[in-house]
Amino acid sequence: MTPSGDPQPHQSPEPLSKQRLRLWLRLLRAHRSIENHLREQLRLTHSSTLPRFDVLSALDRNRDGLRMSELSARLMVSNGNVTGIVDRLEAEGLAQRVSVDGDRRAMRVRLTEDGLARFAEMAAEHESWVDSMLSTYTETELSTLITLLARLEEDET
Amino acid sequence: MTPSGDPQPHQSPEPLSKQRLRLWLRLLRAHRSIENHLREQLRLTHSSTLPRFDVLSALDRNRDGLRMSELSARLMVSNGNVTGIVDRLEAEGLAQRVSVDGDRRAMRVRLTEDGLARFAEMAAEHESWVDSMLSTYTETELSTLITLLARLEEDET
DNA sequence: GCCTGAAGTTTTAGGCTTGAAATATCCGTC
DNA sequence: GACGGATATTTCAAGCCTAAAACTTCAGGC
Repeated sequence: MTPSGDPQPHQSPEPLSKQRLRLWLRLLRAHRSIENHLREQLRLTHSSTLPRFDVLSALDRNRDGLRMSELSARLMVSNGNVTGIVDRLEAEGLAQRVSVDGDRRAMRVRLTEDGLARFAEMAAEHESWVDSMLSTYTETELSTLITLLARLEEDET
Repeated sequence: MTPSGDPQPHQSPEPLSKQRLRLWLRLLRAHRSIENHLREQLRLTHSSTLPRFDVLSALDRNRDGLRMSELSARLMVSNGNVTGIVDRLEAEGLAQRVSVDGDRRAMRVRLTEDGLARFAEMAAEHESWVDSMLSTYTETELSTLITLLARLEEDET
């Protein structure tokens, strides 16, 4: 597999870019594997979806509500996307839109009482699913991974 | 933030499960950030999409073709999903379905000449985009991340 | 007050994705 | 060689997602 007769033995036989590509593929597969499992659990035990859970989670961390645009920025998805998910959460009675005084363009989205309770149930199970899927790592390894992955966000322009 | 007056100082003040949850969130954000950027580049420079690229990539690594079900397993997506993407790739002339002799249920998907050439162009740029997005890591850090993330796949039941 | 560009949100068209149902074929058993 | 369960793929309905266009409102400059 490795090209034979490397003329410069002090250099890695494999360029860094290949290694970076490999990391991206690993990241992709790790993400997909975990996400698929969480999606299934959420569907089976709560008849819900990951995007809805993500929105509820953001709202739970911001009890006084978030604007639509803040929501889409936090979740790193498009504005139009959030519109649809919040529509469904409102239809389910888990979230509500309230107008922002001083700016009639904007909307603040908040959890309802039901949404708060419902999310608490889901979040507890969600945490245990993640817990068991990532149980292979020691505390040190977790720290390493978190620190290294965090660097990707710092670098953002 | 940390609960004050920890009665058992030998224990970590934060349960491992919280740390695991944090890792999952980091992974999620890292993935989304990279994916969003790749999607944009692919759209702007090749008028294509990530799912199509992923299928082409799998086919490029398997020149004699893959069955629909092998394709969906490799990409970790549903069967029905692959059907639609391959439909579009066929319409674009980049892939083709050929029948498998000995089994009239199955289909083998292959790259066309055009698909092969087209993918080669895309792949070169794709690699350079990934290269620059992951340039923050040293060779050692890359190895660490790859090794640790690979463990998630080994553990799969 | 009125214009003009910017900001917040929704709408739209098209593609991606899933889970479940439908189709077609295979294969072992009788 | 007919039956019946398993396998490979497609179809379907519903939801997710994006980029771009459309709408509404805001904020300054005149």
